Amino acid sequence: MNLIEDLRWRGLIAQSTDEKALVEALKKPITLYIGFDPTAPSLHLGNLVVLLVLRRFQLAGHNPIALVGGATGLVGDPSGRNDERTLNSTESVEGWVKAIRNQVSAFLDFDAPKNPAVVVNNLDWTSPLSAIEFLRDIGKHFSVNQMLSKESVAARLEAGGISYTEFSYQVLQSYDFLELFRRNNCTLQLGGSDQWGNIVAGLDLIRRVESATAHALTIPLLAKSDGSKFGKTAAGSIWLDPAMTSPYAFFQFWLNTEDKDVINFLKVFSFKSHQEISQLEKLHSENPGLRKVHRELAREITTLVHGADSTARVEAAAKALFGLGDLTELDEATLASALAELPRTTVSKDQKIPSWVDLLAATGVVDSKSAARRVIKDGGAYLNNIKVVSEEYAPSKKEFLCGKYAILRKGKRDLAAVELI
RNA sequence: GGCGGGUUGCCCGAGCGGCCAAUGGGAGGGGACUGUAAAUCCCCCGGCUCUGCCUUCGAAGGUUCAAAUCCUUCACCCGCCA
Repeated sequence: MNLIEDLRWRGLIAQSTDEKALVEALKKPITLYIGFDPTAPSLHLGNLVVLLVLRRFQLAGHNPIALVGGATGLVGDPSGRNDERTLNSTESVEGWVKAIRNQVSAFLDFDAPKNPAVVVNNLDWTSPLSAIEFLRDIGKHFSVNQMLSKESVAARLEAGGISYTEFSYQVLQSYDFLELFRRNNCTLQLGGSDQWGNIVAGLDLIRRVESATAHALTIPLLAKSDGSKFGKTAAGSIWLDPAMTSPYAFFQFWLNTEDKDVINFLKVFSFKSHQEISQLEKLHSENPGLRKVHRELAREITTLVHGADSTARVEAAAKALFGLGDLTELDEATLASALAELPRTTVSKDQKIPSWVDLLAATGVVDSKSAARRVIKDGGAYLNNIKVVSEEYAPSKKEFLCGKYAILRKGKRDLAAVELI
């Protein structure tokens, strides 16, 4: 099974240029790239899907380039948006470039003897360019008519407008592809399916300027089986940065995958072989309640993103906290490390212990004191696994496990810790 | 440039002087059932020093005992005419 067939089996192909030509080209190592614009301090799971496809290409012997859009990030991609972006400050974009460069690097192999990965920043070749050069050398190759017909632009014209800045985005991205073609002989660009228009614009530019053919491959935007957006929770996106989404929350996210999605996600995110996956699929259909596959998925992806140590800690924490056993039986070391993974708040020993409402709000398991009251009233607030229905209740020091920890729970699985210090 | 319609809570969308923190749906939260699933059913869903108070209905002013609802100006959107 060749790479393209594998990707198709995993549901990772949305659209491509002439597939026969692409398959033919892939028989020899080629150079390919994916761009990530710094629009936040971290990548999220949607980015991870695409990034892992780049990794699959590297594993198959191709030369991966990860482009961080220090330039394009300053401009803003109109794709998939129906309103104008607010420009981010150059300082924040600069900071995000650094962060994302680091993140991306963790998923690629820079020491591969034959096909080491490369990370580039498009600011390197766009910033020296003068406006006149840009207009004469690049802009001349673009037809506004075609630019207007691009889905991303057309949608915005329909929805109420687009600035010249965002309108120009596709030209910048095309130029990136051209530049990488020239510098690295890069002949394939990967991207999310919303990038198709931008990528194809790059192909056109390469054809016009270099009389050469390059390829495009897009990856579907991942959705859940019920059609809802993947990778979002009530709290927002799932980020790769452990400071933004804790490894514990990250692991839990995967563990809580719906049955219907679990195999699909395994195909998309894991590097397991087809045999392994079909075995797991069998296991899953025989007894979904065991959630072996969920666990396997959570374990693999958390390890991939946060490392084996982190995963082990987090899994142990979940086991301790969700175990059927009595929380009071946990020894202090286990308890401490489990709670280290949770959102927490501290209370000074010589301070009066705050009321139940205040404690819940302080940890952040609820958004406000009103929300805390609601949850308490609904019977969804637990202290050390015991339901507490009084808003005014102030836990006594005796109730702190091992004399220093209290475990707060909202609903079935939303946990937080209070530490007495 | 002229005329008309619109801008409501996370989203969609009612309300069109007091009974409005504002109908309904979706999303979200809690409970029951389960497997830390799904589906289903029930409840909740602006904030707070919570029998009350405060802030919300594009923005700013104004009328009124009282405005999301009326008036004025501004901004943006959508139609029709130039």
